[in-house]
Amino acid sequence: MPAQEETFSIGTVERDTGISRDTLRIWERRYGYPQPLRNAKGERIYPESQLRHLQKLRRFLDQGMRPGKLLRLTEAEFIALEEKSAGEQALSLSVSAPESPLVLACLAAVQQRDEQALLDALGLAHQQYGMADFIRQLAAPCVTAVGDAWARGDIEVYQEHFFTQVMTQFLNIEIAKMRNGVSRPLVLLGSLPGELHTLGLSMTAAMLACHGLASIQLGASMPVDQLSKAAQEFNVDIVGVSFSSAYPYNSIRNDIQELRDSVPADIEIWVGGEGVRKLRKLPAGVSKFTDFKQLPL
Amino acid sequence: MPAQEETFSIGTVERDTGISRDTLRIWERRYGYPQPLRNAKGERIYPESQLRHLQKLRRFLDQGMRPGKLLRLTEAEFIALEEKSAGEQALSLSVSAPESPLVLACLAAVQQRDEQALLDALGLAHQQYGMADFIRQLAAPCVTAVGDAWARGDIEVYQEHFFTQVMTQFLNIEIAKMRNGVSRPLVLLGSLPGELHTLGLSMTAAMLACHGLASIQLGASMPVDQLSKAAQEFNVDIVGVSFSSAYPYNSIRNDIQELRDSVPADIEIWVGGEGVRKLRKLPAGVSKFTDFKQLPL
DNA sequence: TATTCTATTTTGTCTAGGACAAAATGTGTT
DNA sequence: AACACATTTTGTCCTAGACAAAATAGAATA
Repeated sequence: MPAQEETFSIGTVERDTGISRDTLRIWERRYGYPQPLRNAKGERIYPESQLRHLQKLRRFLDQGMRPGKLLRLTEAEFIALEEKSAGEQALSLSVSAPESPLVLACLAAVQQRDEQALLDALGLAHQQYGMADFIRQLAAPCVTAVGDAWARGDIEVYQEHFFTQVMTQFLNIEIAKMRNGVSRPLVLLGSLPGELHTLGLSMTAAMLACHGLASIQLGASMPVDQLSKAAQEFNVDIVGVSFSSAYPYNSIRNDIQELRDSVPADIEIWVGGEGVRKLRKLPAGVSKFTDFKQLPL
Repeated sequence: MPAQEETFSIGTVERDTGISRDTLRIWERRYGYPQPLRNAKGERIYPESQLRHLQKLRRFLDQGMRPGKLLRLTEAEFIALEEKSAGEQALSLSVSAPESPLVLACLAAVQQRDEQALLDALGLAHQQYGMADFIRQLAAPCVTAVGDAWARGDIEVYQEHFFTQVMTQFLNIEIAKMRNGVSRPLVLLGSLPGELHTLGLSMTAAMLACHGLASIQLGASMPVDQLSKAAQEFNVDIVGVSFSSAYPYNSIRNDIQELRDSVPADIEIWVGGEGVRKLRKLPAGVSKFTDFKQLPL
């Protein structure tokens, strides 16, 4: 049989790209892209190539680039943009943090899907550096490196998940070993609805734990009102929320404001993660951390 | 100032209930519920009471009840339904599995938000039962008990997250202790996009581990194509996917079929979780497990 | 009585094209 | 360089109609 390219409904594309139906339709109207085929019923059917392209586009959009420009690029221009972006990433990496051999070892283990090698590298680095420097010098750079490798197309989504899973479990085991009695300040960690990345939260928890501070992790996708209730019921001093670069940039400001309004004023709010790096004006009573070196420990 | 009830846009309601905009609008047209207010712009604004009610409705819908009946109930009828359902749950619980003191202890720890008490109970049960029976007699019943308690309104969402987080970490630590070399069959575990619950996967992994079988956890929200690629690259024999009762029942069948079509035929597919309990006809080459006692170990 | 087949109803997802406000950007002034 | 104001861009929301897949009810059969 002929290798027929798979097609997807607008609902599936919405789910797999995180771009809403309405947005997909209006982009088509305004910019002429994406221009899906139609089935017998007149419904849009997106070929896989368009789905993949939309996923790539999203990464640029999440970085703050504007649809009006991005969607009107020719294919050649888009490829040029991709290369330019890859180049800049390589540059910023080599300038700000030359990748240590251990980071490279981890990356290689992920690429080869070798769980044991990855665990060994993590264990070694942890022993060598201690937890604080393990996070600053290995875990955080690794997260960035894996994210970049995915952006470049060097690794697949499932490999990123694999890395995240192994790293999370490693951190949680070490956190468990450090667990002690109640201490102050007490921190509650979670992410808002739609935000699935919690590795940043685990790294924060580990960082806090190695300074003797306890934290409560609630995991991903916590509605604002629940986060607020939990903060009060657990009687915490600080609520920490993380936003990955995949979080819709347009709604971050609102969501943080909503959280600040909902949580009692005497409880601090910390926000962190790639998603808030570019965010300038924060509501009063909200602090931003995009680097583990900034944490006031 | 007057205690003005908070209102929500249709987008927020979609996000917080998992019911799509289109569905909310057409329910309003067909059944006259929910009937939101309108703002100056003519947009639907849902009072909090309606949002909460929709969340309750969803639970019944997920159990297979039909909108046409459910949405036409009067308030009194709905309350009667809730009580009847609570009664049935209590009955099925007391008949099928009288809650052991340890399960009750865990539930109490969750209600009191006492991490240490919960960990102590888990550790004790694990020592006493061994891993296999720990899962069958404590972990699985606890998950059900916590879910039911949430359904009854006895505990909040954040407490359920808290329980999930603690249980997951406990299991992962024990899995790590049992980790050994490569063994066959090798199992890949994950959930499909939109499915955020992974506790079932961790319990499965633990169950496998205590029988000497290795598994690779990829975590939540893995697109079908990625799951398929991962299965081939990791060279696994079985792919295990879990569906919670929160997974949209209408799309489960399709999604499983899609997965089966995508994964090579010589790799088995296991599906599990509350979401597939009622599912009858499965595609060829797909096995269903809704009980840890069924696992062929 | 239980099972299978067929007709009907129910239900969710999709369509088009218009409207509007919040955010981002550009421009001029201090 | 910092601020205020005008313009453009952008995503979300609206109505009302269409259709197929799934679920149910009814009839016919074993």
